[in-house]
Amino acid sequence: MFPHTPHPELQIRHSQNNMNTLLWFQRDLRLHHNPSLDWALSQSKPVIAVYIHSPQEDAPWSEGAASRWWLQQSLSSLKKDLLELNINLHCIKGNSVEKINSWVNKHNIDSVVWTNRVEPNRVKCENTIEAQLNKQNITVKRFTPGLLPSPSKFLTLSNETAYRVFTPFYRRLRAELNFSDYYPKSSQHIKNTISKEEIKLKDKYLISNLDLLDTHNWHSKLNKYWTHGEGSAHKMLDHFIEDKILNYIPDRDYPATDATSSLSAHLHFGEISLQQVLSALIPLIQGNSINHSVAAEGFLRQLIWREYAQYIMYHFPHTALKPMNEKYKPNFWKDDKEMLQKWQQGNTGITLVDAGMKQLWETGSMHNRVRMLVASLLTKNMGINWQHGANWFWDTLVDADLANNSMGWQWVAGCGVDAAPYFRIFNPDTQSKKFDKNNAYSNYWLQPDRLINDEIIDLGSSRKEALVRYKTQIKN
DNA sequence: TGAAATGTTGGGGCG
DNA sequence: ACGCCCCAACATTTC
Repeated sequence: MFPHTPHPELQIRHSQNNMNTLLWFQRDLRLHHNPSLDWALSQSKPVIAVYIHSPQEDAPWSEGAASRWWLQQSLSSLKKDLLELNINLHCIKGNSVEKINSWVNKHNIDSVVWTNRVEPNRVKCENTIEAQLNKQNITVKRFTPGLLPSPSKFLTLSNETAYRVFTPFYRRLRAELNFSDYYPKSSQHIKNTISKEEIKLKDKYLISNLDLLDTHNWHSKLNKYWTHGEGSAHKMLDHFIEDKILNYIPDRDYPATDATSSLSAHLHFGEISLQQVLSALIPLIQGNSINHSVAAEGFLRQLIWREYAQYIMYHFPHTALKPMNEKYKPNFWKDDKEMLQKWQQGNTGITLVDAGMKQLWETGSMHNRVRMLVASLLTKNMGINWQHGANWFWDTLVDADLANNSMGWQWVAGCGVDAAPYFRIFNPDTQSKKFDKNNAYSNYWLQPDRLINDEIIDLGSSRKEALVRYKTQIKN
């Protein structure tokens, strides 16, 4: 090296003067165990944080009404929490490809970090952004969320293709989980140094600019059912681990009980990470109580279903809009708008189905067993395209998640990965007798003076018709 | 993570 | 005592 050439590292340091790191929040709306945040703060440069709401890019899967309501609350919570670290969260509405590019150029940014998503539109945008940034010699750092190091590298051992069946996927992932990794409930952070840029930016990019809330105020009733943000997510988890998990296995199928974790929306928005939940389960799995360990394993298996849905969405992006099994063309399904509407409004006359649809409308959520049976009624008995059901759930569920939604609906409709066999058709009356014996759930969600309409569909004959339809389809 | 149809078994009533 | 029928309870098969 020539004596007067500065050491390369010094050169870099020098060029970093006045430069900032852009931290792009997506579905990781938390401070603790957030690798992107940790990385950003470790760069010894001021951090500029953004959230970008991109309904156009995400179409037709831009967030539904219930989801936007949750997002609004979750962002306020994050924004407040971030202030403790001297980080302002700037909320921007627009296409992420353009916005990242313009922010990088306007605000002296030389590195960008984010946590990946798996939705096809998002993957496309993220890859475009990365390519653009690489061209401009901007450092790009991306993290993969969840328990899998990388979905692209997790393939079947026999022929190195993506797992299409849950159980082998589950066994492998479960076996490879490293219980000595610990993901802290709370992380120690160094505080951000506020950049000169922040003065220009201050208070211009408010959450309200995102226009997340519908003007007709449907969402206001949701307030009484949910709390948001990282703190709430951990409270829910603690409550589940301490008070509920022992009843999880025996009670989780009974919709009148409060036996499930209710973490789905928190997990979807990344208010809490899957690894943090795993960390809370590990002591139970490894402890002396067989009951605790069985319960924790059972719950973990359900969490791995989430991971599997993400994995499938990554490997088979077309499943957001088309069935995994492409035999099921649009013309396989019936087009019955009237039936669809009665289903949506909970006016089928079938008690447990109507109760579920009311719970959904009222709270933005529905017990999982009831989700399965209302979906079975729509797709199998009514023969209506699963996508109509998926759209309705997408707009009304606070935990709407493209990967889980697409997989779940196709599973029930019998056209997805590892799908329920075509002949598995739920009888909502039988399900009611089994899982809501005393009608505690139905009575809770249905008005006592509700006119008991006749059931709009004959369960027996529609079942038989569905069997014929599917059987014919499989032959062809 | 289903339901219905069909098959099997065994106990009890009864001629 | 025996055979017969009925039927509940459970098991297996089928869609």
